[in-house]
Amino acid sequence: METTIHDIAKRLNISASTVSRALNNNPIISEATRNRIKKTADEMGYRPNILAANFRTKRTNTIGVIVPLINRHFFSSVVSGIEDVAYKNGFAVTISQSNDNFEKEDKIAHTFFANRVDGLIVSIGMETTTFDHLKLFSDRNIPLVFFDRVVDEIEAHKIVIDDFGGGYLVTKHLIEQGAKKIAHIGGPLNLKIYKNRQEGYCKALKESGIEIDESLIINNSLTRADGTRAIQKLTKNNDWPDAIFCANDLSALSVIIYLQKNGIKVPEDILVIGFSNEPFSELVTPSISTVKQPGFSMGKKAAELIINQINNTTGKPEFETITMPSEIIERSSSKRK
Amino acid sequence: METTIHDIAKRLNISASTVSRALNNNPIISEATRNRIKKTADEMGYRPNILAANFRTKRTNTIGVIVPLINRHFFSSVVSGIEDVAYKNGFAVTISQSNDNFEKEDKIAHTFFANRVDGLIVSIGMETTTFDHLKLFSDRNIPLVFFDRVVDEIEAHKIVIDDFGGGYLVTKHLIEQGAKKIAHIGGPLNLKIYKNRQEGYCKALKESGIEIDESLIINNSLTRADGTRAIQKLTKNNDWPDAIFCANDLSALSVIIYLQKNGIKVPEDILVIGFSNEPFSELVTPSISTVKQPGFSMGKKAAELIINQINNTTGKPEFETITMPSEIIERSSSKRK
DNA sequence: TTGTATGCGTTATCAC
DNA sequence: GTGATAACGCATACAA
Repeated sequence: METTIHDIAKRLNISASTVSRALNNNPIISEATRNRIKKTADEMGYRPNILAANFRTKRTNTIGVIVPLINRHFFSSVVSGIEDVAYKNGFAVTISQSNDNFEKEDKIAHTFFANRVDGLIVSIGMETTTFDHLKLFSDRNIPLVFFDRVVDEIEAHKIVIDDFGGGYLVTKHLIEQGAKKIAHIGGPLNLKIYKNRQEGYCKALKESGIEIDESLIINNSLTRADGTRAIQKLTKNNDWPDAIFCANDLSALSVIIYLQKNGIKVPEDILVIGFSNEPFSELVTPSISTVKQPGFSMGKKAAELIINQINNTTGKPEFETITMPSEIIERSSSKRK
Repeated sequence: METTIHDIAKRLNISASTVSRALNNNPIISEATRNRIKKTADEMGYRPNILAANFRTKRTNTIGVIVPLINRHFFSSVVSGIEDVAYKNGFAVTISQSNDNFEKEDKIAHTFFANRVDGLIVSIGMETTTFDHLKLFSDRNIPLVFFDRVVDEIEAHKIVIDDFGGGYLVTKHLIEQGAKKIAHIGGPLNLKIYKNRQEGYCKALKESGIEIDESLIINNSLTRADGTRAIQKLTKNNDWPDAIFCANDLSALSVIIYLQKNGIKVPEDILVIGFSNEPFSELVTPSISTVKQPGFSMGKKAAELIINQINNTTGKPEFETITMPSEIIERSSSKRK
């Protein structure tokens, strides 16, 4: 049998409410009695029944996090940043991965909602084009923060990186290296990050007077298989591009592997650049140029925003969209020797 | 205001208990009334208050998972396996990472305990040498399943791979490739997995009549920096090993990078082999030979075991230790041409 | 500063 | 099959 505040109260001949207040450090209780109570609580091995407290207060001190893949360096960095801030502020964090699958994302969101998380931090999956499962939260003013893959249709705090700037810089860099015919393997355009990266690419081309060639742009889900299919398509008619900007590192890798297998040298024959700075991009040969995203900082910021929102229930917050700088990392795969 | 079972009851002029039973598919309720109740529950937008139900039943339908690092391919595979089975069985999964930090692990365990997870699946951190935070669970018969990094001192289901066999096979393989002076960079020996890998290494050496040279064995935390330090130490006195068995892929990688920087060729001059089959091990040059661990299956099995335990409260279960086969993957880094 | 009384929404025990 | 009632452990409005 677990000891309750009533047991402690009985032992000390005081009321349960005093015990409750003392244990919650309510300043209205005198220090003397508070200490007395805490001491006997300790002695009796008291452990608060959080389930009861949560039920009573309708709060869980829990932040839900939905990410597409826990296994991607960028996302796990964000998660670490969130955890860092959350734990310091007395919040637990519960993480689930959608696997870029809409059904799973929907299910997780409903589970989190049913379990009354105090707030939700989310980066949506590639298949996500409807948002009822997220409006569940915003409609009831449950704090909601988006990062990276955000949703325009919902008002909330949003934390993104400068994808447009990243795409622009990367393409500019390829042009500076002498590339004239630059292909782009992009992600699904329902996700704004990929749209922005692509628009940055287009802007850089236009600025340099290079016409945009739609046949050089392929949008897919950026898996390894997708990357291979894309490069096959791009090189089909022997009208080869001289550089490829891939919207993530994984497809950049698969492109490089495919090219190498077919006797084409990177970067000598074709320049390649990725996005996100996955750890492997530094390790492979050639090392892959890419764009660095400040995942850990984004996570910290996301947690700060949501905790503020949870604690300040007074009035609607002014939602802000925070854009973090992205930074190009020039490695071997994009540099003419 | 959320609608409750009482609201539904009032609307239908029946009792709340009937509503409760109907919504929980209690077979004692006639199908007619059940349907009637479910229909109006739908109409009224009823959402069960899980917090109240959890409080009442002392169950949360939640499984806690503690892993050292969410970011390691092996661990995230296990997590995916756990989620797969858990969701299918109506359990939510809440994941936290210890970062191989004891304090954090301790805190997470206490948080999970306080939040009354129905069961805990855990792989302990490198610093973990005391287990009170886990006995919290076993002492109160809260289902507990260890995987990979298990704890001998606590009786529970355990799922491991054949680390001994892996270490043995790997070393054997190096010997077959002609290695005579084989170093070992191992993990902390308080973790049985590393002890077993090391013992497999020793067994293979002995079998081949090679004497064990303590100066060729270095134990550390297997980070990238540790790997570099270890190889520096091993090559200090110009008395070089001709092969190195690293207890994980990351230290194998840092060893290879260090050697390459110093003009020593892998595998021509020194053979290197890792452990765990991290994705990058296939991608780097030379590709790293390693040992494959069936993470996803382990996760599924762990979830199955814990769910069985949660549902069968009758009597103490017979705890089993399941050993999954490990499989050597021969790539370039360990093969004499 | 402390005590009393009440209720959160559900499930479980009993009675009918 | 269904209903009345109590209880889970805590936090809080109100009274003292």
